[in-house]
Amino acid sequence: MKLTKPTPTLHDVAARANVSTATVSRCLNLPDQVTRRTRDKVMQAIADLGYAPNFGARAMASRRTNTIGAIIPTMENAIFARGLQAFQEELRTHGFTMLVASSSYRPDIEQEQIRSLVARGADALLLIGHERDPEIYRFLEAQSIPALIVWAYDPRIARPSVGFDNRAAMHDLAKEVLRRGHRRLALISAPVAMNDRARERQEGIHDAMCAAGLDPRDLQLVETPYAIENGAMAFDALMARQPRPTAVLCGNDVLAVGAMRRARELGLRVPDDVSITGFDDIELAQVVYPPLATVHVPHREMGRRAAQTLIGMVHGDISVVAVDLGAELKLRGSLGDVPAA
Amino acid sequence: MKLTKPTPTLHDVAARANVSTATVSRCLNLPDQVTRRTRDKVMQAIADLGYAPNFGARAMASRRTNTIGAIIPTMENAIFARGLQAFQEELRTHGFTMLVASSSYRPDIEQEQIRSLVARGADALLLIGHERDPEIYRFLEAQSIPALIVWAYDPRIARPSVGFDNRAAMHDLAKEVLRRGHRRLALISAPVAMNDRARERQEGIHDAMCAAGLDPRDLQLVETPYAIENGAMAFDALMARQPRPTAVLCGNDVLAVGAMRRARELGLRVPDDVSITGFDDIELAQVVYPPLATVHVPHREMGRRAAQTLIGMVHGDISVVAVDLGAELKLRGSLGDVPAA
DNA sequence: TTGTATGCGTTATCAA
DNA sequence: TTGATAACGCATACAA
Repeated sequence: MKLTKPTPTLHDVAARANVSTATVSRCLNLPDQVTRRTRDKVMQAIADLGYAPNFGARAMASRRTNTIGAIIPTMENAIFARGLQAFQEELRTHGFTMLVASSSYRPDIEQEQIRSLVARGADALLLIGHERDPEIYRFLEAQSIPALIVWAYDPRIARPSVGFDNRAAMHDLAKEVLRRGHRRLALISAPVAMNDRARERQEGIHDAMCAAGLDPRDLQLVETPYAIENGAMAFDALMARQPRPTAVLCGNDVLAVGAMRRARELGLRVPDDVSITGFDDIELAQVVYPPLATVHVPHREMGRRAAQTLIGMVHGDISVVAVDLGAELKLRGSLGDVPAA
Repeated sequence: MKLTKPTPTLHDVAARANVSTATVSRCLNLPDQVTRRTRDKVMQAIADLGYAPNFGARAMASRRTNTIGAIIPTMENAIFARGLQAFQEELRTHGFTMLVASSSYRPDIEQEQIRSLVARGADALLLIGHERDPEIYRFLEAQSIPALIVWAYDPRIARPSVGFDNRAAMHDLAKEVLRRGHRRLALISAPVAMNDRARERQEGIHDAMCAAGLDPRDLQLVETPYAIENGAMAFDALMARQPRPTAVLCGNDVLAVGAMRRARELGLRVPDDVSITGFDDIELAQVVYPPLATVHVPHREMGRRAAQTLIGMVHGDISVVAVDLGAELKLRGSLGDVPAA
């Protein structure tokens, strides 16, 4: 039978160092308000006991946590990884800690995670995209937890955000595809329900088609969750249709890479037989051959700016609005001219 | 000037519902010990106020959190993503929550995060690999926080773990490479300092070389952090050496994919001119062409088992030891016979 | 079934 | 410079 040795508390440290708990607390938080001698004694006791302050108690007493929560749709692929890394680094330099959770693209789980992070004392939240149950925004309002939206830019929405215009970016890409002579376009998209980024990207293509005198309803569409294998299967489905699209635009690089793999397996040459494009410009885009034409998202810049903005908001900055970082076309080998009929 | 509206507490809810705080607490934790009528009243008040229980206070009062922390070396690539996903899912089904942190492969940051997660009330910890400052293990011991190691199997180490034998797996792969006639081997490895997985993989190659009558010192070695670009640069360096290796083994798939990209850029055919292998079998491995020969790591199984084991440990199960899940060779197109001289 | 009262580990105010 | 002590928000043993 094992006696569970209780984890040491401030009180234990104080006892061992023959000082009051207040002094121990000061050693940790305001070290120069305490004598060198006492401090050494206390630090030694802390080391001996392997003491670590209880975060919950500290948060409760001091009423802040210096913690910012981030909820991303997925960790399974690298889409959000780079931006999150930059976010965390910037946070660290300002003495803040990041708490991450992933929602698997499920609104119900995201809501649960938001509540969980708030309950854990997050001083503020980073969220992807605007669209979610209004009740969540009311909740955050009621808790007075500042929230910042990234990966989207929509000046019509009066909510702090740092991102880029998904619709405009995809519009630019589609325009280039059309300029290359393609007329039969297809889109492999993430499910658009509760995903404003996916929907806006789709609308961007519609815009370009309209501008070129095409009927947006002729866009061949497959919706499927972000995963390489799904991209492959969707590509299969599209290639089985008549007439075959000559350009397959994808909602992100992960789907596009799946499409490219399947193209190779089907014996189709990219871009000679069919062009394929992505969105995001993650590392994957340059690992495949030919390299993937895509839209470059300013991952790191977005992460850094988000951290700075959020810290400002925690400190009461109320002047925050929507910031557009822009996204830039990366034209690479996977996009070519329309094949001769 | 903005009046900061205080976030609602149990007390506020109780007041609004005309009940005691104890009743509100019961509604949340033991719903069937309370009348339907009272419960409705309370729930309404909770909804009206947007109340969320304070995690820290709850943890302090109840002395448990149902939270398990996980610290992974990186989120930048997908190496740990799949396993972590499975880990989280399994945890969820048992009512536990996961807290993730990433250490950027830096021992000092990992240590900081271990303390941070413990301070946040993690009931237990998931860690990658055995090797770290012994002081950390003493700290966890002092705090009586159970820790489980994954991604490694070493029966000589008396510490709970769920993993596989990195050395044996890499040995098997190297043996196959040698069987194919290769004699000039190279290894692109992650830095082995404080990384037992990387070191064991390297030793696995040594083992195979010795068994084949080769001198392990002839293994051409480049150490570089896990990143696609680094794999490419390391490959460059290796191809510049005389004599050139005919097989480049890589410490993981990320490095291998970088090497493959550079091979193509150098005009080298894989595997006709040079063979390349990876380790981990992440999705990336089948996105490149030719598909990457690698070692399949049981990501999901490891994640699931880790969750179950850790929950057992939280509940006081003391019988946990080292579990070997095995890892399996995936021979694919990037590995071929040695080119004719 | 509901309410009262106490303690959880820390910070911060106020005295000493 | 240090020490008592009152919050902080919640769970729970006990009383009603």
